Amino acid sequence: MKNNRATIHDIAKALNIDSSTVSRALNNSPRVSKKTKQRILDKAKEIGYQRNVLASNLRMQKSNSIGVIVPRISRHFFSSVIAGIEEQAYESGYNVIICQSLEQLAREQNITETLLSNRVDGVLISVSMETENYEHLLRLQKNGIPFLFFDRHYEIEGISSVIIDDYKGGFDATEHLILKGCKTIAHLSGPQVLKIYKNRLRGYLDALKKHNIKFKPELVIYSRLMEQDGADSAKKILSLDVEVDAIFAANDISAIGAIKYLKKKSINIPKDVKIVGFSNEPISQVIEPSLTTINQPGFEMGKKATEMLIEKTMNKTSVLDNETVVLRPTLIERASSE
Amino acid sequence: MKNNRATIHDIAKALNIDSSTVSRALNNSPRVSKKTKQRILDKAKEIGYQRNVLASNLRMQKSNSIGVIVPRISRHFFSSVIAGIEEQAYESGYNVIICQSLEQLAREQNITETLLSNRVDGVLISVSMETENYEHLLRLQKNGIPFLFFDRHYEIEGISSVIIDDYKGGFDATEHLILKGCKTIAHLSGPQVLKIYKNRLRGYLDALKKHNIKFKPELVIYSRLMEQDGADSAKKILSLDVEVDAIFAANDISAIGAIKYLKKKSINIPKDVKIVGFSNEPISQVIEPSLTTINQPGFEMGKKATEMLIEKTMNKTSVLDNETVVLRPTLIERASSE
DNA sequence: CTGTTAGCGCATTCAC
DNA sequence: GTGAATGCGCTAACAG
Repeated sequence: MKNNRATIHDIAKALNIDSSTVSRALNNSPRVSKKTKQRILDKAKEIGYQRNVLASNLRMQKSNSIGVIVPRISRHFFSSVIAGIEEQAYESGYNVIICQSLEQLAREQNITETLLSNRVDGVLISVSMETENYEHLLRLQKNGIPFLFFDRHYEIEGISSVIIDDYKGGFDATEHLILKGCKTIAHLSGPQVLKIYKNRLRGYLDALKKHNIKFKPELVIYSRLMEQDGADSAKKILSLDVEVDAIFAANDISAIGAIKYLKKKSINIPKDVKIVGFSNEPISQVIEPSLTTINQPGFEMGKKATEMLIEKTMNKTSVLDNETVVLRPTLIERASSE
Repeated sequence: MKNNRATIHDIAKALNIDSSTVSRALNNSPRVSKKTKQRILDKAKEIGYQRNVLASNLRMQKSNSIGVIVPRISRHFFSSVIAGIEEQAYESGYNVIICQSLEQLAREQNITETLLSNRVDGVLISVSMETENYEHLLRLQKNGIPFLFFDRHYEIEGISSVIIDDYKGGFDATEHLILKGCKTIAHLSGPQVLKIYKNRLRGYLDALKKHNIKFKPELVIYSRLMEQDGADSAKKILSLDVEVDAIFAANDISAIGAIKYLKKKSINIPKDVKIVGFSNEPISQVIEPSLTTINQPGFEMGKKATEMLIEKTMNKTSVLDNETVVLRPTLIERASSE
């Protein structure tokens, strides 16, 4: 099939004017008379003209799209963030290219190159659990492509982030359990290279300290927080000498794994063990009617991050800022079903 | 910041050869000697060359990307499909542009135009609930852009689809409830313009017929199947003269809405009312340990659809096929917690 | 095997 | 206000 789509030349020829005038008119330049502008617009509609964004992009040296790198799309938190990103980008006329690292550093590096080649105007990223160095991200910076972290971030000079107040979330979750009367609270934590897990752990520790509960290192179990890890951690917890009466899980997936395991062992949740997980809607709402969760505002995060990125893209002057926006998680307590 | 990225001309100049040779080498053409190819590759790496995909795209008249239109990314079913799409596209070197219709026809039309302007090589779409005509989709076809339905589809001559066997799902769900001893089974259905809801309803009806249960029209409640609709439907069900002992919900969100409402009314699930919903992991796994669900293979659907689309894009000859791939849903019964 | 030439479609500078 | 000319960076005939 031939590519016979109309170009600005076609409409110029039909009107006996130059294509440059057509181009100007289509871009609503003030330097075209109202009359010709109207003629051009009419003709364009008549012959079904459509701007060739590819050509425009080449000429403008920008793709009018932003790249998004997330560990995994099907994680509800990330898909919520993406929904927010898409919403904001759509309003500003940007396309969004979504990529998944699948928690693999190699893939993340690969994706970064692809996005570079595609001349995206900016990148939003939540790093993989494997990501321990960020040279590939600095390559973006070197090429003048602004990027922004959301959720899982590093502190890099000159790079902004939109994050959740993880410390507060960890603190609130733990204190909530303490106020419920729990004494021995285990914590499922993630790779400590990621600030989010470090901060949630800090919150946990400080809440214990505030309430004069002695910290027992064996109660903190580190893993990659996949569902199986949650189950494994629950198993490990059961094998401890001390009797654990609550768990604070640093994400929802591991909480689910733990819950399933405990249920299989006929351990009553939340009667015997209370659980709080970082999570967001709708899983957390229904997983356990009585399950308290630390809700992460994913959609808002996506919108905010995109807004900041686009502003940066437009307004290249302020590239070297270092703004960290902290969104507040909320503790959501469900009606107990006991 | 200037755009000083290296081009093929830069590396041609440095090596005193022509840029076309460089282009060929970079595309691994067999018509370049091994030696020069190596020299070029080395030089390219040395000066940090990166193909300008924008220029390449313009020249090739294709964007090397496929557009995806879904009602809403944050719905787990769709994010699973997208994960599958992304996976397959990534392997084939395609980019994926994700767009959400948010169940609005106007937005869907708008998106279609954008994708057209972006010269995507193909489109995968699951239509919105509002979509009653598909002229905008035919525009794709007219412009030689192949598209493919997944899940929510229409039957259009020459257009392929990848769908779930909804009839079977509806039948299995209903029969399952009947075999559990339920006599009065309500059904939450969606807009009948969508085949998927029609087919699920047909399955429901046929299962009733097979087991000699008289169909009561008032037991089928039509809505847009949002969470609130589920709650409203549950309320309506409770107000009926007949006593309903089971619900078959045509999607998971409405099932959740119904469950929440019933719980608030202290109605025991699944003891008093049994519920089966079309759904997929992980919500369905945990929402009610005893809840049976009709599992939809989202990831596989995404992979399959993308595979078919890409094949179509490559192999333009067979554009006018009309292949419908039907994936089988599985009924997943959880251990009862009664 | 390599060079020459000629665009892809658009936006912009410079004339007038 | 409009036209002419130029090039973004790459690829693909066509020669040799």
